[in-house]
Amino acid sequence: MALAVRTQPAKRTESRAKRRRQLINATIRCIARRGLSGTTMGEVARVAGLSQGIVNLHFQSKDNLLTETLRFLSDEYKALFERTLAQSGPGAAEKLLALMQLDLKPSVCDRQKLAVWFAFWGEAKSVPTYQKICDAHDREYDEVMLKLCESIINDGRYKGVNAQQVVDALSSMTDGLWLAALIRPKSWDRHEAFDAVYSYLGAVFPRHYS
Amino acid sequence: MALAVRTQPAKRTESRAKRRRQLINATIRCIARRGLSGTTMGEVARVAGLSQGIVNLHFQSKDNLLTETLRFLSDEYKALFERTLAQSGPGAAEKLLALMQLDLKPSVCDRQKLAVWFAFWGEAKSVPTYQKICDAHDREYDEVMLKLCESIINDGRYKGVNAQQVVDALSSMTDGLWLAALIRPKSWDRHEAFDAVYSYLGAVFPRHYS
DNA sequence: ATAAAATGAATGATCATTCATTCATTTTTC
DNA sequence: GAAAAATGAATGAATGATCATTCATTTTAT
Repeated sequence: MALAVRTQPAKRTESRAKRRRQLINATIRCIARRGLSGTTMGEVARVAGLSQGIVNLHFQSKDNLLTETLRFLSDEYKALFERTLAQSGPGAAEKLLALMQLDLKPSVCDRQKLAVWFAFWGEAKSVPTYQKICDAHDREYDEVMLKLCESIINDGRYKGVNAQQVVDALSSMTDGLWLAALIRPKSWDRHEAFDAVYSYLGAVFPRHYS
Repeated sequence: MALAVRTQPAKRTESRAKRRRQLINATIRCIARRGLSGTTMGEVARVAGLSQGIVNLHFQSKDNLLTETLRFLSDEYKALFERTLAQSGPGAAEKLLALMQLDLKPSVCDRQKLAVWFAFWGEAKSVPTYQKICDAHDREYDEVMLKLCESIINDGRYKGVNAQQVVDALSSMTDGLWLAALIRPKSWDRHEAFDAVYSYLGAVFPRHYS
């Protein structure tokens, strides 16, 4: 990932939306590289190839830039999530599996992207806005997962299987696998991670996953 | 959690070890409250009820203070882990369960403490020292878990159960449950978290957990 | 008296924000 | 169509606040 590589002179002015997007992308890159502590407005500007003033022009403050960056991440994920649901097979089991696969997909479970997620989670307790955005994000995700699990339980007549528990276990597992990918990149393996998730699905819903 | 409440005048001088410990505790409190970005040497000194200079005297630099703080957390957890192993029943299944319970125990799975763990994880990619400490920590934990799982698999003659997979699933699950406790404190429930873990154990090792 | 712990102000660096100025584009006037 | 005026994007230096580190001095323990 080369920072601030510019192969040709950029247009000096650009639409507001494009500029904001450019600055958010630069922010993501800076956070991924330097963490939240090391992310400065100066560095965001440098990575974006723009001036420091324009960051403030578009986002008013550093706090707002970071908040908007987190919102962007959340919205981006949401779009992927919805597309995954729309494009997967019609059954609840297929959709659930597709969502698990989404979380471990190279473009989502990418170490740069994970570093950014964890950077915001790391500040969630001290910055209530981040916590709210993350909470809302999780909640949406979980509701869909819950419906899918309930559907599978009904379909497969699984007794003693609690849908909420399965959702808690699955979503925790993927978050934890993300952490492992971040902390232990050398020993982490995408397929093994998927196998761990799949083996859970197989254990809980043997008639749907085996 | 009252910061810097002093009910009586502290001794002006104190042993080196006690001072360092005091400063590390103050650091943990600051990180829990303000995050890593908001943790300053000035605030650590204030919370410890000491001068700014003494923080540098004992730790040389902010970076070193934070690194030592992470090491302290890791060592503290390790001591608890070993004590839990020593005090649990003799069987692998009992020990594994005890370790799962340790992770969800109020004194360990405490939102202040979690905030600090996540703060360091959030900077793991940008601060290689943090990553190394966390990686080593995880590795030790996982080795013990692996042996316990292998033992249970042998004892219960579980076919098609892969010990490494179970370890990956369990440790990810607890990390993810920690994240949920941090992001969603209002809806998070310790017993439900444990139930999710226990149901996984029951699904994978039905002859040992039910 | 000496050595070590501890203080807290000074220091220089860094940072987020501001703002005077420049630049590019659009609109208006002729 | 061309030139001038208006508008808004963009620049980057200035500014004041904040911060980590340093160090001269004070305090404490032996």
